[in-house]
Amino acid sequence: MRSITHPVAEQLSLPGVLHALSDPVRLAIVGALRDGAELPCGMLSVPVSKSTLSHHLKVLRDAGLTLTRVEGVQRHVSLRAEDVERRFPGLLRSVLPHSSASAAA
Amino acid sequence: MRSITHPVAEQLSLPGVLHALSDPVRLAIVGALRDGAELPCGMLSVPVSKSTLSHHLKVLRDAGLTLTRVEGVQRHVSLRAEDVERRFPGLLRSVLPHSSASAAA
DNA sequence: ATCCTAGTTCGAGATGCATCGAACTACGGC
DNA sequence: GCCGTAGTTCGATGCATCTCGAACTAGGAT
Repeated sequence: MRSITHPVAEQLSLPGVLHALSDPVRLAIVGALRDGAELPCGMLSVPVSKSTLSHHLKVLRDAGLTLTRVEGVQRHVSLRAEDVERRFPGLLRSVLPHSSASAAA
Repeated sequence: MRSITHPVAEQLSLPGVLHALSDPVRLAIVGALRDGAELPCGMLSVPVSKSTLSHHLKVLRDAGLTLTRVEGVQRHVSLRAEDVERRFPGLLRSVLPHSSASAAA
């Protein structure tokens, strides 16, 4: 297993972030992580196989939207709400309407 | 040439809109249309061929982001800022930061 | 050591997308 | 009618993406 890498906030590109958010599965994942929730991959209830979920989480991570933290045998995923808000103010809020999007944190 | 159709505001899907916005060329087009500008296709200075531009405009139109109005021999394109704002409040503003995005119109 | 659980990586298949040039349509002017 | 301009549609090409199952890795429990 290769080490997990995250782009720095300044590297986030708007097309990249929008593309990452343009898939229903990934949008559901981001929705499950609103309000600062941190969940292990397995707690994300999306209707895809384990390998597909792993792929989507990599896309979100590479786009700079999520942070993956290793804890024992599992990986905890959370939204990089602050970084995204700093780069693209208001974006998370507009994409996750029924939530504070933790953007003010 | 088939007749030009536009989806009604209620049909706009968030993944669809985000996907339409996730291409740099289309993002540039939307940027050129901010603040209520209405331009003929040819006035959009993007570095792609005519057929590719036509394709991108169709993607934006089908996603519900733009309105195409026929006037003589040319097609005038404009942002459906009000409709998008009603469906996804704040989205245009966050994607077109250096502009009012005409969303309050 | 053995096993289980959690998740990643590796092909592979099917689909979608961006791009182009060429052919086409439609309107306006001469 | 004839031509030019504006834009669309039609393949075709090459690349990206979504999806899966199978094989793999790594940590924890027994």
